[in-house]
Amino acid sequence: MEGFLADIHDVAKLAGVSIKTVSRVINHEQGVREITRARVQKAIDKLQYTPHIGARLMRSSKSNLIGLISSTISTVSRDPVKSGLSSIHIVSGIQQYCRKANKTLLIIDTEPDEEDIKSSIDIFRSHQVEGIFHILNYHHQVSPLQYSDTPFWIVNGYSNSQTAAVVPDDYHGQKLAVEYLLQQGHTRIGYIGLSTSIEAGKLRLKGFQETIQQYDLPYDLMLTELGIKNASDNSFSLLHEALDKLLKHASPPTAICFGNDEMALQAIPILEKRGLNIPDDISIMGYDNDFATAAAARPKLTTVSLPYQRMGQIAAENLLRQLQDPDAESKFEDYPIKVKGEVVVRESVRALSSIKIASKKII
Amino acid sequence: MEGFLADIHDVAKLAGVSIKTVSRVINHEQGVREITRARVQKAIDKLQYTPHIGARLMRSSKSNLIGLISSTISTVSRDPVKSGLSSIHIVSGIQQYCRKANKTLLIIDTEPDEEDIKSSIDIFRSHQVEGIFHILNYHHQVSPLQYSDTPFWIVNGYSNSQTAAVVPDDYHGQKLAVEYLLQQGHTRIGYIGLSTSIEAGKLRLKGFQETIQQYDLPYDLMLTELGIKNASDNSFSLLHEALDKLLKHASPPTAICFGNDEMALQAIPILEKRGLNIPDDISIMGYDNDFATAAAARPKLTTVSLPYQRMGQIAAENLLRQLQDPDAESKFEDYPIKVKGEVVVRESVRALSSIKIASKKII
DNA sequence: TGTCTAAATGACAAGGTTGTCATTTTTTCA
DNA sequence: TGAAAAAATGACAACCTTGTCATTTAGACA
Repeated sequence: MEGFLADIHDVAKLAGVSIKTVSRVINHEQGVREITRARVQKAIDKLQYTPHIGARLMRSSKSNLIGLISSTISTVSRDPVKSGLSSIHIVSGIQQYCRKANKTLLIIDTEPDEEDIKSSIDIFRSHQVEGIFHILNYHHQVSPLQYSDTPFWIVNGYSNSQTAAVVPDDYHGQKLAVEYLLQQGHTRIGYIGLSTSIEAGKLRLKGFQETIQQYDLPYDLMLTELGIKNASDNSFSLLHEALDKLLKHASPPTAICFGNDEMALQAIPILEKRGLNIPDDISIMGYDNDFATAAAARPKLTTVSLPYQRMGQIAAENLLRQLQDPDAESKFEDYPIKVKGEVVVRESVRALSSIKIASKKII
Repeated sequence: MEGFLADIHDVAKLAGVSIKTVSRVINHEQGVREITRARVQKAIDKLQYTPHIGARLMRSSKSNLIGLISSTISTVSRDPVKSGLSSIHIVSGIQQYCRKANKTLLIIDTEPDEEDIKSSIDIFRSHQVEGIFHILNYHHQVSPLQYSDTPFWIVNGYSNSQTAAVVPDDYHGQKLAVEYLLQQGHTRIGYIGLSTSIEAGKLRLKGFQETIQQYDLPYDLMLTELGIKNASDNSFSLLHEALDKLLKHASPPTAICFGNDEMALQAIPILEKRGLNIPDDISIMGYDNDFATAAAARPKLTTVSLPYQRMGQIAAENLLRQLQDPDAESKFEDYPIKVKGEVVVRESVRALSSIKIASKKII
């Protein structure tokens, strides 16, 4: 039995049926009597028979393979500290569903470069994948690629309204953050956001602004500082300046929303050096719920979650549905699908119990 | 041209050669005149021909696929905070080499359960992978699995001396940590380690003990506290107790080595609450160089790196070599291969300049 | 130029599966 | 019980490539 691989003929012989019947059994086709099926199955088990993917691929196009393009892993090695490592949660979500559906993930991790992505798609095509996920490291728009008729889903970004895509609802998340602070009694809320050149920055700012307006908070208290692109070392002084402005304001904020957890983390020592205790003197909120950062910070960060895993699940759910019945109308009129996150309460926000909450306007 | 896929016959026809010659060109076989090769290549380009993997698989078993089993992603979703997320750096290292060699990674992320792993191997077998990596979330021993003759490498763990495997050299790393502290003038060094029931705990303790001995540090100053299994919430009180014992010692340590970064991180507030400033009053070292943790801590943690990426690279390098020439003798007499990490200097260790360094014993 | 050798190219089978369609077996119902 | 219908099963081609070995072409040398 050393190195011996049984093929469908061996199974057929052992079971005393034709190869076609064996084929029917392994593909769960109907029209096989239970007694025959059992006999064949027994032979399959005995011979440890596995269908030869190559041969199968030649006849059908059922590869049971789903392609996944990401750049998480490549990025990790270049910038281990930052990087879109958390987008692995997207993969996690996809993974769960694919396993249930007995699909194997073919993962190509590549530079987030259009050429590389195209060649990845080519590789997928040659492996006859049944569907493709394209995972982005951060929420942004990409140019549409023309593919074959293979279902294609972008996760954590979008292309155009025809291209299936799932994104986080950054607008809604920032709104939730403000509403949470309101519930805790804060009415003077500062905002130090991401650059509005990226999607998340734009949407979160909008969510912040509109919520402030909606709740009739005095508009001149909206302390907004932009231009902080990312929480990398070189923008550290920008963060300094922004905090400076906010705190020197005539009536400074009792709470500040930061563009992401990383920024909030960096702000902590700056604030403390000014003698401000968090959350006693000032509350802060992050965004992303970047586990490592948010939980490692002291105090632990109250933040808004980026529903990465859920996004992955939603994309997978839909793609697998498409696979099962390709003609079904899409539920969605246009893309991207927006997925809502939620406030994750930890320690960095204090309740100002003395202050009354502004009544909510009717939208 | 809609949906039309050219096959080798189309190319041959267009180029005016036989299919075999086309086959030679796409497989870079020798024995084709340059002029012929060019003509064929032109036809290939024109028709956007891609060889059909299925058909190719049936004849040659060259799938260009490498299987990778991990449980990183699955684990992430269960325990986002801890989890072996950093083992993704192993994948990163493997990825680099595989891309260079034009191999595509087939990643199956599964529970770290023997049954699941076996079935993953079966899937890989049916896809004709050319080699398999098995990535463990933490350094430990696994029972050997009998596979086909496909090259199989375990990374971050080992099985038996015949099974190819790569592990971090925990013994050496802890030794480096102690030597670094010695260089900084510390001679009273405490140790609060991982449980010795896991490999890393065992080896690091040994590294610590033997180095202490080797440098003739008074043995009764070796303050060792064990039994801290992991830095999860429920062992928090254990960490408290351990620190208590160390600090109440007649001549307390000027530096403490912790079992990992997570533990060191948790120790910081405990130490500070006792009025000890880090590193002015006491120096601390972590282990793992868990980027998020070590860099997010304040002060940033001086630690020892777990050479995950390098381990991945080494495994990949060797597996790919095996693939290229299967008969070559292995360079290694027995496994696992040990890969050394290094001290990563950040902020949590202070130099005690006043104290002379013990002279190094000859080994 | 003709012969011999080496290099280049081609013809054809084989590989393991599924789709099509034919055949056999079982079931249904008069 | 027998004929018709339905269900189960089987025979065989086709899928696209590469390996083997045969044939043709180009090159070397007398």
